Amino acid sequence: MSQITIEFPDKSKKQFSNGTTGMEIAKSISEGLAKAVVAMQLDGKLMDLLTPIEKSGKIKLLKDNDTEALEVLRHSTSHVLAEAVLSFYPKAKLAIGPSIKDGFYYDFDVSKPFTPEDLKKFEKKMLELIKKDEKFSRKELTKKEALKMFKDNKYKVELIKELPDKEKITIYSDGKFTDLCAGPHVPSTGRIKALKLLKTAGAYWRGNEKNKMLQRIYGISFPEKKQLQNYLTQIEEAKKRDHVKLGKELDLFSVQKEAPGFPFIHPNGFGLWESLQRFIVDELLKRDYKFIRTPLILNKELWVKSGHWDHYKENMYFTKLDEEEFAVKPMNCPGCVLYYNTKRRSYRELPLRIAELGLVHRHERSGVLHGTFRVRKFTQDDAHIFCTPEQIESEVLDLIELVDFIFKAVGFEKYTVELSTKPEKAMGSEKIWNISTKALENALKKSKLDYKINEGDGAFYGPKIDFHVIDSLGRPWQLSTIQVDMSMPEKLGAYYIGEDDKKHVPVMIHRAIFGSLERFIGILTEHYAGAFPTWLAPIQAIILNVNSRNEKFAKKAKQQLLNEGIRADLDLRSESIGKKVRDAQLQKIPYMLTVGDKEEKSNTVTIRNRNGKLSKPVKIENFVKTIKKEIFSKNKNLTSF
RNA sequence: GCCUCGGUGGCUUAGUGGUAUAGCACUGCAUUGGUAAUGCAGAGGUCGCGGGUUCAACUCCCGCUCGAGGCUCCA
Repeated sequence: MSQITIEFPDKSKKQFSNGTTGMEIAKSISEGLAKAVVAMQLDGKLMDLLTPIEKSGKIKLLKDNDTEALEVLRHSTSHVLAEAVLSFYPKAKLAIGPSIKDGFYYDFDVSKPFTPEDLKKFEKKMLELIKKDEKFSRKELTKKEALKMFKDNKYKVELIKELPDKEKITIYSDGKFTDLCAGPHVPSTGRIKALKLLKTAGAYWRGNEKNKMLQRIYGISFPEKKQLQNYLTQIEEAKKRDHVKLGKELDLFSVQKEAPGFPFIHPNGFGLWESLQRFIVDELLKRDYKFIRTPLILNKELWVKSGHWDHYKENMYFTKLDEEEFAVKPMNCPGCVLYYNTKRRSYRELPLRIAELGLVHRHERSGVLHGTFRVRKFTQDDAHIFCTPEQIESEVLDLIELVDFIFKAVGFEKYTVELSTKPEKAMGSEKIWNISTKALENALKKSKLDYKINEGDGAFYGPKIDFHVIDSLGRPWQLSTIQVDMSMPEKLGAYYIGEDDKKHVPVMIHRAIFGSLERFIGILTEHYAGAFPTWLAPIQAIILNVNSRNEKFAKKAKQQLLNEGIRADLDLRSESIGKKVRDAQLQKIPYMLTVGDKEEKSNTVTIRNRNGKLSKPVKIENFVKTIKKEIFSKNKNLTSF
């Protein structure tokens, strides 16, 4: 028998006979390792420990908590789920059951949807199966054999038929259950120490709405019980921060049945909105942007010329005015180009940076709406930069720095960056796409940021860079985007006169930093769990009077704060001071200023901050001075007076 | 759009084939207080909308509407 050479991560090498398995290798090192190992990587490819190794290579044995090992564990759990479901519903047809980012799922074709009671039964059964610690075994079949074996299951047959004729098809068994599967799997079901079935949902076969809808069960599993506990706690924490819930509790916004998907921003939401808006406007003006306002409704012809009619009309709202067709703008760019075209432009004006806080309307399908995250009307902090192809790189580099600055100011320290390239449904020549993609890449390299490439994920008019912030629970949110567009200016007849006294088409860079103000407010709400830093807080300070004798003084104090531009409120109710503090605390107001007889006499306030820190009486002017400094510096920590 | 689940005063919610429960919020009265809930009283609901079954529907059935989660991760 021939020999193969296996290299370990520490670079040591060892000879084994051809066809040896990962489990045998693990055992050859130690029994302890053999017990802990879940799967392995051979030259970077994930494999289980049962597959014969038929070539030399680098091996990495994966233990419980390696990310890759978790995937294997969860995929194996999906098999256990399938086995449990079949024990109650023998006629259920299995579709697919992969591991996903947070757990796993399995799709079933059953006559009736599963009930919550079903899930409980399945979970109980799964725990029994795990206790049996059944070994997973692997078998190779030819395509013909596989088709015969799964002839009663049209989903598996469809999958098998799509595989190349010569491909080795594998099946995996644990106990009496066998499934078509590429693997890999954990050595035995006992490796799954904790699991939970989370929810059921309808899901189309292969994600295509023309196909039959199957019943999907989502679940999660871990190699340790404690990890499941932590995971469930984190779900609870995320629920508490849900911006729809907090939006109601803090009275930030509402969505009403008269306007599905069109949120109302309430006074508290506006406080937050206005701070963000003022911040972004100030910063852009410093960077030589000019602001414009363009109409919401524009003639259909414009959208035909811009290409939106061809690529986007199913998401647009239309209306007829004086026998002419108009569209409500789903994007700000064509309007911005119309502004650009109002004058003859010289190369000396470029780069020309035009910003608009533009309200756009997009007809999203009813099932995808969610709070202020996914809506039908929203305000983009949009800007379009008209420049020459040579200027793209430096403009994009400036933008990358701007995005970094803004993210850190609002409290997002961590973010990821992605470059998206030409999609299938695209406009413009190959050459144009290459030039613009290259410019984005160069800027990213100069910025020294790590980035990932998403092939085919660009906009229909050009490639783009996307930024995803990571919030306080570690969840990613796509916010900023920088898109190069070498098509639309030409379509809409934009040009500038070059040094050569000839007409040239400018490049247009579309960019947004918050993306949508509505959505951004939602994300910030979840990030801060509603306890915003003072500069963003909807109400920055509330005055609480101790008794009715102090009413006049309290009103005067509130007016003093309002005069200084501080968002102040007043609670004059005939309630105890404890009650007023409690209510202000639940509203997560940064500063509570108590005024009683003592304070009135000395023209002071007693300050309690949201963290419970209580001060000695402080002159109102001193409070104003300090809080204004805190707001101006966008400090994330509250002051203890 | 499709699948599952849901809609009970402003909010959170109990409940049943015989027009409904509580807390918070609101209003009034008393209390004039010192940093996370003062007490008493009152008012407030066509039980999402429309239709059907029934002597009787908030409850059962059908349609609609609004909301939540999922429909992207590939044997």
